[in-house]
Formats: sequence, structure tokens, C-alpha cells
Amino acid sequence: MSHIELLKNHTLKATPQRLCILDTLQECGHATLEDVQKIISKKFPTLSLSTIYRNLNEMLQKDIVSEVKIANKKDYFELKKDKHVHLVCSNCGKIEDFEIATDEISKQIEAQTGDKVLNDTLSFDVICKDCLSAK
Amino acid sequence: MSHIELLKNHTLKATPQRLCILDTLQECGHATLEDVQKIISKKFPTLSLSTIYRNLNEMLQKDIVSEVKIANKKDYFELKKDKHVHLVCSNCGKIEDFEIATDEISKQIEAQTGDKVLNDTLSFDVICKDCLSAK
DNA sequence: TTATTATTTGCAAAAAATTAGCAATTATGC
DNA sequence: GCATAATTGCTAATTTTTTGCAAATAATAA
Repeated sequence: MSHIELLKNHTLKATPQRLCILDTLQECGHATLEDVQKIISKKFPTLSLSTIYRNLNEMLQKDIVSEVKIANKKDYFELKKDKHVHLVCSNCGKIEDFEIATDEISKQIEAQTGDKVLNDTLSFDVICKDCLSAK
Repeated sequence: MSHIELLKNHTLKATPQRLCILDTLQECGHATLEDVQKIISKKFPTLSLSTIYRNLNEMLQKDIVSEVKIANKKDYFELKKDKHVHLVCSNCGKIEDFEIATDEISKQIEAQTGDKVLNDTLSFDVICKDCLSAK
């Protein structure tokens, strides 16, 4: 789905500012507010900081974007996508997505606690393949 | 280990302020900065906000305390403890710890990506047993 | 104990991050 | 194209976090 459609489906007007924010997130994969700000200041210097804040918040509300929380790091934003875990390289800082089935572990939790698992957010600290081979 | 020892082992003086902060985290299990502040303002009204900030940061550095990041929530602090996952009730907001082996999933990631997994942070959105039975 | 000293605290003020208010601008549907 | 409701970009207000420094205090050794 195009970003324009995405916005319209959520009753948001497709302004150039919003499209620029979405493009930025798409390019980066995962971007902190600072990242977004820095990149946008080059691509679209007149786009104001308050517009970035306002829109990221709106898009979070409307579930177009999600916030990725990683220990000892600032919050990241990403476009909403299929369920995945985050692999965070402790060496180079890179964040990769990885699709994996987490049903097993959810079942185990349900069996042992009596809770009902709805959803999960998993992140793993890793040394990525590239950093490993660079040693 | 007592909190006093804990501090001394990390070359921090055992001041009443620090002990109060540690006690608060222990009581709460998981507390946001706001929680800590609110509770402390009753127990120890003269303990200043900058002391809370300064000490939580120091304790994070020294690995006495860790930061718990949960999607759509403020950051929580907890005393460092054995590896565990967080179960966050979407209904009542309660956060529970749960000990679970995550080796399986780490192995799977290593096999498929070539990365080396060091550590993980998992949290699960659940409806807790109490909320389930209250329906 | 008491004296000494390096840490730590509390306060007030600075800096950084986030949000609000509002006039001017713009996307959308007719 | 026009009308209009939504959105933007300002600037100013809040809120959150950090700093600097004098006064207070915990740890140490005499």
C-alpha cells in the first residue's frame, strides 16, 4: 500500500510533511526522533520540529507507526509491520528485524501462569555476523 | 545481600537517600521515575528530585538497577535480578516477572542469522489471571 | 570517639525535550 | 476552481533532565 493510501485509510491528509516522515522511517527501518529530525532537515528543511512530534504521535495513535524500545537506547520509531523480533548488535549498534514464531514460548507462559498472552515484544542483543567476521 | 553492601560493593556510599531509592524499587518491583518520586515524597520528603535522577543514573551505570522498556509505556526501573521476562497486563497494567528459559529461541536465531546472541529482553502483553477471572 | 577528607546532597538555575495556541496555508471533495 | 476543515509553522509555555556549587555527611584512620 502506498503511503498516500495508508494515510487516507486512517483519515489523515496526505501532506508532503507526513509523506516525508513516512519515507524517512521506511528508509531507515528504525529511527530515533533525532535521526528523523536530522534526515528531514536535509530533505525538507522547512518541516518544523513540532510537525514531526505531532505527526509521530498521531501515527502512533493510529497504529501506522510503532515505538521500539530497547534497553539502554533511545526510543526508535518504525513503520508498523509484520510481527518480528529485533536483533541489536552490541558492537555496531545496527538493528535488524527477524521473523520468528513465538507461539511455543507464549504457550509455555500461558500454561504456567494462567494468563492469556496477546502479543509480544522481543529484542535480542547480538554480535552481528558482520562484526563477528571483522574480528 | 543487603542494600548497604550492594552499594559499598559498587563504591557508592550508603546514604539514606540511596537506601530509600533502593527500598522503593524493591517494594514496587517496577517503578517509573514518577512512581519513585511520588513514593519518596511521602517517605522522605526532603529527598530532592535531582538526587533521584543522579542516583538512578549512577545505579544504571553500575548495573545495580536496570531500565525496563515496554511499548507504549514510560520507562520503568527495577533492581537488577535474575534473567526473566515481563508479563504486562493490558487490562490492569500490572507487570509481573516470569522466569523462563530462552535458549531455544536464541539458538534458532543464531542458526538462521549467523549472529551471536548475548542477551535478550522479552516482554509479553497478557491478560492476567486475575483480570481473566474477573470477567 | 573525633578529626579528616572525599562524596554526596539540596537548591537554584540552565539546558533540553515536548506540547500548546493560533494565524496562515493547504489537501480534499464537490 | 471553491469552500472548508485539517494541517502547518511559528513562538511561547511546559515539562523533564542536567549542572554547578556551597553545605552536609559517610567512611576512614588515628
